[in-house]
Amino acid sequence: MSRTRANHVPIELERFLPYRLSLLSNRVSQAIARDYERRFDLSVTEWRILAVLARFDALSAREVAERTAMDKVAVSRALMRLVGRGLVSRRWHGGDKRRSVLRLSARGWRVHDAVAPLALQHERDLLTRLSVAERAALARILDKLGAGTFPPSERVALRPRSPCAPR
Amino acid sequence: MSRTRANHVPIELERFLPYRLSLLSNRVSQAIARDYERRFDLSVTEWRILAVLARFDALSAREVAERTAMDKVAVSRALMRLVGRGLVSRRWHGGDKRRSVLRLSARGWRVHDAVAPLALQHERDLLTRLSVAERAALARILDKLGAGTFPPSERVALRPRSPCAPR
DNA sequence: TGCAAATAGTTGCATTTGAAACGATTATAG
DNA sequence: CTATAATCGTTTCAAATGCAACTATTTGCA
Repeated sequence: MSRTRANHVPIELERFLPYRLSLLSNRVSQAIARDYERRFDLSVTEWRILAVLARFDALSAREVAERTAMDKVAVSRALMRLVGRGLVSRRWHGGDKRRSVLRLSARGWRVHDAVAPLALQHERDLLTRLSVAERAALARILDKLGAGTFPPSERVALRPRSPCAPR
Repeated sequence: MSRTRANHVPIELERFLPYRLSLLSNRVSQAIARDYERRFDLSVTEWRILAVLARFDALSAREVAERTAMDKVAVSRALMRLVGRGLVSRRWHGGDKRRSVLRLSARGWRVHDAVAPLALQHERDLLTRLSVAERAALARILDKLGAGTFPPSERVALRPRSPCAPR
């Protein structure tokens, strides 16, 4: 009602969880990304695709989008670059000509193997600021906050698999 | 070396902290943003500016950018809309004609007072998934991970203030 | 004082991003 | 079997974003 600030309850942005998460996430991601963007000419999107293809072989573009929680358009465009640079090989599924079958090429593996330790080191650097108990708490908290809102399909098949090769 | 996947150690993206933070942050922010974007035609950037002006009166555009950790260009453009819609009043500092003096207008306060409870409710919904101990741990963890990388100027003056009015 | 450097805010431009639409293919209902 | 709907990946186009350049003003130093 009143125009004087005393009568309002302003949000304390710096304590507001969504805001803090956003800050932390951006800062952490960018710190790591700067490294491999310069040294390997990889965007965050592209690196995530490499990472998920290193873990799960022969995914389709849609599956990559699901597992990385990225837009299918972003995935399509990133794949165009990755395939063009020869880091990812793309075939088409014999039984369903709509689906692509994506794999890391030898060059893709080399880039992955160079970037992965770098990314993991960054993560370790972060986590060393926390006590062992806090690290465990963080993992549990992320589980609790992360599960439930995520697309249910994501929960079903998180194991590596060797799907039928394109015939 | 080898081309077979057995000889590599793929990153487990779904356990990788920067990735998980990114997912969680995006999901949380978007969930809240959808609400007030539709109902009040406010972008995240614009809402953050309203929030920080509700908390700290008569900031300059640069100070808003600092406190929201956003780009000064983004702030400038968001302010153009907010001032245009009459949610924020902009004067110029008497002693320094470069600086703007930004305040929430009566309309701006009304929008803030409508959005703030909505945002806080979303935060509460999130936090109810956690135990009391976990909530405390999360706050501590965010403090530890957040401090240190942040611009040091940010640490000095986080208390509300009543700066000298434009003369 | 006078002039170079610094600061506040805006604008221009090129890149990135996302939503809807699209063509091609496959699944499903009748 | 046919037609309708659903799926996969790409394209298109408009909006958001970020960087550098720019104007106007102020600061600092010789």
